[in-house]
Amino acid sequence: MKTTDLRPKAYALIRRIPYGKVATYGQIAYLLGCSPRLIGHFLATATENDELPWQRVVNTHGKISERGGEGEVLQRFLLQQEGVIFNARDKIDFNTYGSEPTSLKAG
DNA sequence: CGTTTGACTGGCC
DNA sequence: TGGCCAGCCAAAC
Repeated sequence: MKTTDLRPKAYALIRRIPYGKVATYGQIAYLLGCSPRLIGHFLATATENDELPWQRVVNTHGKISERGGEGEVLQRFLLQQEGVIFNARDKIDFNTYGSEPTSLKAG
């Protein structure tokens, strides 16, 4: 198993995130058995051609990670379009929108 | 080829 | 409750 093979695997898991739900970098990283930094890196190197729902990937704080761009606002906007509600602290309730790891592993 | 840098996370104070 | 440190691994320089 080459670590570089994790990228397509990470993409597959991210695409398994249900509509209107979100997952954390740590969850995907755990399912792949790698570091969460990789997940963020895979998304950072991802392109629109990958058709990745990167908007459904947030950090363990239930918030959107900063990337030094408008993407932060865009991600929040897209999530709201899917029905995801943000708390007063700009955080997402995983109890309501959190995707179960089993749901990602299952085809 | 070695150093630095991230779309991260958990633990500590 | 919020800021800081170390571990993680691939990409950039």
